[in-house]
Amino acid sequence: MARPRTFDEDRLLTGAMHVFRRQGFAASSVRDLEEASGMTSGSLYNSYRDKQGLFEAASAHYNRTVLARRIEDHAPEGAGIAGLRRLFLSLLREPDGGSSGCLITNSAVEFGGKEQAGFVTEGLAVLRACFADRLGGNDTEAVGLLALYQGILVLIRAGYDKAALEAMITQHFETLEKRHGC
Amino acid sequence: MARPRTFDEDRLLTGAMHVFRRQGFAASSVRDLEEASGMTSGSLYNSYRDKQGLFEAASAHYNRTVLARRIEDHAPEGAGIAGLRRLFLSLLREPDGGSSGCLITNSAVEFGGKEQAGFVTEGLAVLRACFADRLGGNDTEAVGLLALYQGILVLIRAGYDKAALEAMITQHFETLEKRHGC
DNA sequence: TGCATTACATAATGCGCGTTATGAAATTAG
DNA sequence: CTAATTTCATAACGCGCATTATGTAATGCA
Repeated sequence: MARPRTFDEDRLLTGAMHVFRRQGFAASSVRDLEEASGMTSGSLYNSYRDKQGLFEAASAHYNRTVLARRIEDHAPEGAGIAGLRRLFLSLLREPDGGSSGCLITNSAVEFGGKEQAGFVTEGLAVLRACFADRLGGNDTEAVGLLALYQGILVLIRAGYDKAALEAMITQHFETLEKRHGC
Repeated sequence: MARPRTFDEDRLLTGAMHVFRRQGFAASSVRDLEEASGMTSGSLYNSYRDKQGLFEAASAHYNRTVLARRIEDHAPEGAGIAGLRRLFLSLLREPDGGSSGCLITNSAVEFGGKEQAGFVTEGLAVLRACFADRLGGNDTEAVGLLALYQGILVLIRAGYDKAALEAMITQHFETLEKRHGC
């Protein structure tokens, strides 16, 4: 019917996602997004209506790829508490030192107070469900792990001492496994 | 010597602090700060050099008043683990529902990746030291509480279910006290 | 081969931002 | 009373922002 698209949407969304993770929504200019996505602003607006629309697409992309993949890689179904420990420790081993943080955490804070974007509540629900399942169904404990997870991401983004965090995670899961052992 | 100041610096800093807490640094315009502080931009720039300078003053004010007062009110020296529980539960009882969040947490996320502002690392250190002391010196456990604390603030700001958080906190400190009991 | 339609690039627009310049008001020192 | 100095209000400035308008390239359909 018409001219076909030539750009790689996956690359585009991945680039935009990185910008939003690093800088947040408000501090990311459309120029930044042009450079990171390799696309001109006209096309961005043609495809995603506006900056907000691009953000929504990029954040859905985050949930689909980064979040889901991290769970699948470290704590898939049946991995139990050992999987959760791997998941938590993996946060310390991010390529850039984890300074980009988690788009869910970052957005929860940036848009806090307002009605939250869907992908935030959705991502939090996915994590909570994962934790509850791997813990054997203890939902209250899952909420505790969810909070701990978010807090670790905050501290990592703040440049907090990684060794201290690693020791804390290790000890936390040790006592967690001990408690679930008896 | 010259014309004396007529404005109440405490009110000014408190107003600016609220704006920064609610909206973050980037999303807070100088106009917002004028309205909240009851001061015109000319005076703001005269007294605090620029927006960044006002932010630094407001965040120092936060550490001095909000943070220090919260610790003193709920978990002063000698209050032990029971005091820490009160401190954590107090986060759920903030006037505005806690949607403004904590300026330390919010700034750690917003400026993540860059060198952190002094008041962030300082505030985190104050909390960690408080936790370690009230726990009886267990530093690794203090880091765990620090992360939990930050994560709770993230979830509150995200509008997370308060009942679930309260149940989680209660249970968490129950097992914590039990462990420190034997 | 046009015609309609969509993709994409370039350029322009208007607005709100942080910041600065200017001037008046208020105070003290001499 | 005057000069010096600092406070504070008003107004203006320039810049970068998100967004829109315009034009051109590429495809399928008639």
